Amino acid sequence: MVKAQDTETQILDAARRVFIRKGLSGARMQEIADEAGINKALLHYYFRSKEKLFDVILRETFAKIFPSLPDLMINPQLTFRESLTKFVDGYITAIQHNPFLPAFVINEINQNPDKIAQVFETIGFDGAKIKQVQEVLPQRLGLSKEKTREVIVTVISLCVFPFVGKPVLKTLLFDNDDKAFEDFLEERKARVVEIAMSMIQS
Amino acid sequence: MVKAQDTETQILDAARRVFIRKGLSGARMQEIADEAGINKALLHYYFRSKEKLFDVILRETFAKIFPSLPDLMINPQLTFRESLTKFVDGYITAIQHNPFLPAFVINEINQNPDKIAQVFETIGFDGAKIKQVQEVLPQRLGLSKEKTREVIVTVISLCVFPFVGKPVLKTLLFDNDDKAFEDFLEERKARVVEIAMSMIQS
DNA sequence: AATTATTTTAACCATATGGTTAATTTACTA
DNA sequence: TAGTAAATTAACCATATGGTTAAAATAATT
Repeated sequence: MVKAQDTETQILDAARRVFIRKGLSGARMQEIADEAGINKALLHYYFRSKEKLFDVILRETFAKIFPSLPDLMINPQLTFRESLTKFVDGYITAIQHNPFLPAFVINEINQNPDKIAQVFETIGFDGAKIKQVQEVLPQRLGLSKEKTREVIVTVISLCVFPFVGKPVLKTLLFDNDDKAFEDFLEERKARVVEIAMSMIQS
Repeated sequence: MVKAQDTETQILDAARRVFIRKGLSGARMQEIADEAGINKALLHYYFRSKEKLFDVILRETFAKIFPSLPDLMINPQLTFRESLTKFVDGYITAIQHNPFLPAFVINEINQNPDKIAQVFETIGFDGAKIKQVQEVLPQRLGLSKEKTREVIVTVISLCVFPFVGKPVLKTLLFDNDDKAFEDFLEERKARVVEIAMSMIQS
């Protein structure tokens, strides 16, 4: 029979897929068990409850998604344009490989905003680091704190929204042509950088 | 006792609140009944099933959210800048009054993309109208079909994302200060127009 | 090999949940 | 006002669901 380590990984892989596809309330422990190829009771043996298992996935997801922003943005080795290009490119590419992540995060975080604090702390994204970014970034951009926020919100909006709005956008603007939409996302990488840079110069 | 019309309205009001707050899978018929102040069986008396009731709310929500875009954008009485200003302002204001709508729509539509077609048809948002917008708008902007799409996606992204990303943005950039975030959204209205206009000129 | 600890499962359990039904109440009508 | 139709409810029902338990299978230890 399979080793423990493998079983745990199997469970996490299955849980990740199911939770991200269906969300916390939509996911079923039985479905996770089936997809992991194990008995439902084993889920509870490894992770005490649905909530506990979900929390593991949520933290893991946050850890994958969020740290890239500050780590990149305040790297003094690069010009800001280089940082931005790298971030936008890496971010959109990452989501392309995991297109359901944004909708998942948006939904669960709006459903339970109080979880943000603990989840952020778990991934080492504490008050200190947040403050650091809030201070270093305006300096790099030569902009006020307020203007800097506008740039950040703009960049993130432009990177993330197309994915969560995909079904609607595809219908309205792309005649449901998947290929056309993928091409659009690819071109967007450069476009987003331009839009953000133009905000900085003006 | 209350009149039938009122009961139906009571149910729809409650269903709207609960579904938009919790989503389809998170909502409970009992909760809707409680919030409407009636017996659970009455829900099934008026709307045969949870899905049916949900569909009514989803269509209604789409009808409220989507038609504004084409109706405004192709109005020949206004300059494009005026159309845009009116749209962005109206849109953000509308969401401010209903801040959970975007996350709700995003989640349900990603959960069940095949519903888009029927829902769009229900609200008179058919292929013809979509085609009309796709043709008229590029002319108004003097841009290619592709560039026009970029402008539209940008505008919608910038209007909608701050609301669905609010919990995270507030934590990362606004020190969880609600007032600061509301002020930001207010200023954004003008800002979004500027960003979009600058895309058109260049 | 015998014993002990760990992993896995089958069978349950309690409760939640969407939905139904038959009876009761209210509104309408002749 | 009696009688009929519509609205409303209390009590159920079947199933889904998260979770538990005791036994079986496997692995580790002596």
